[in-house]
Amino acid sequence: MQARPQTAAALSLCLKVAMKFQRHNAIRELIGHSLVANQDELRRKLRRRGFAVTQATLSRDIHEMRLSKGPGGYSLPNGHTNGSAIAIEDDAPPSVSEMIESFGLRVQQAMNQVVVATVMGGAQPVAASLDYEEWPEVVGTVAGDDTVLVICPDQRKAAEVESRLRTMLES
Amino acid sequence: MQARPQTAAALSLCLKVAMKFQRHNAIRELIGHSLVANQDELRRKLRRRGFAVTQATLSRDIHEMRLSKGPGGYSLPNGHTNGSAIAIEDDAPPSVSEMIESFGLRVQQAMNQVVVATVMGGAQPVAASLDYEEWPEVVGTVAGDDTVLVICPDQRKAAEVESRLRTMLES
DNA sequence: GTCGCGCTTGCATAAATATACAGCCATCAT
DNA sequence: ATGATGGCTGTATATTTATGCAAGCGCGAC
Repeated sequence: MQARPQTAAALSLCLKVAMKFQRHNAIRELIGHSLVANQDELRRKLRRRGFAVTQATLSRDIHEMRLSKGPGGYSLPNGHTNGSAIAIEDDAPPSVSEMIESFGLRVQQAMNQVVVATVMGGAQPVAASLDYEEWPEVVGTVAGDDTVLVICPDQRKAAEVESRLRTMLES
Repeated sequence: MQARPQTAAALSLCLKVAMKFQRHNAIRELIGHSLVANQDELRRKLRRRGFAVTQATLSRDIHEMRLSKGPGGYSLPNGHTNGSAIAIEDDAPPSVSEMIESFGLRVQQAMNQVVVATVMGGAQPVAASLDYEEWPEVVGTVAGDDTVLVICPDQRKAAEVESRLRTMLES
């Protein structure tokens, strides 16, 4: 018996943010593994997975995730057809380690910043996981499509973060 | 004085087929070289080139040509995106110089960072070209819609990058 | 010569998508 | 405690896109 979809209106903001993050992951999974012809179809498929939102929310998601619509339905940025479903399956916010293992390519420190190169479309999940874990050495993150900029208070802390992230890359 | 656009209704079928073929070529040209946000904008741009058709016809053209619509407007099949049509024709990835000439507006250094202001939608192609060329002075880039943040290892290298990009802007 | 078929296109409208407005909640500054 | 701010979302509607229907034309079969 499936879990009852919990509407977004019933949640606090903190849970809403987490819900949105999970929903985006579910969207990547759906779009990467099946044909999604329109927003209503996406809405129905998400509802089966426990995400009950309206077409308006999905329109905003699609815009924020920079998805495209073409002859094959919706697709990930730059035709990326294999989004990662790893975080989705855990039914929990993804850890930095998992995101780095899934999407990370290269880590490099520059002054008080750490630049994380990811696969296309992987920057957002990596940045979100860093935001979620709230490392004291991280002031904030900025994510593009395939690059995350991690801002640290000073160079020493940036070196710590770089070392930690590099260790995750190599595991 | 521009040639008066000849409506499709006034043509014989033989000419109609030829017109359609030419119009498809014009659409590829427009989509490959400029941002086309919606079908009405495409209709107006085609009209300036002598092709007077309605939105309904363009919708069919788009479907038949298997075009996609994404954050950067319409694009050609296989993720051929705006701003990179030049590279497609050259059969080579776009150079930073070409992208800066096409989309760059202003360059400014800040510590170990260089901020590049671009036209709307131009940040992604500029960032992608920088990623592709792998300048040793560039640790990474993060692109918004009209701004690219270029991260350098230190201030001296950022000054070098700023100088180089500024020279490209001025050519 | 007539008829049927296929193609292209416009008109009008259905369907799909984007967005203005407002509500709710958490956070922050005062 | 209060007000401002920001994020998320739904509702209703504006905007954009897709399509049913029909017109016009060329071509081939009869």
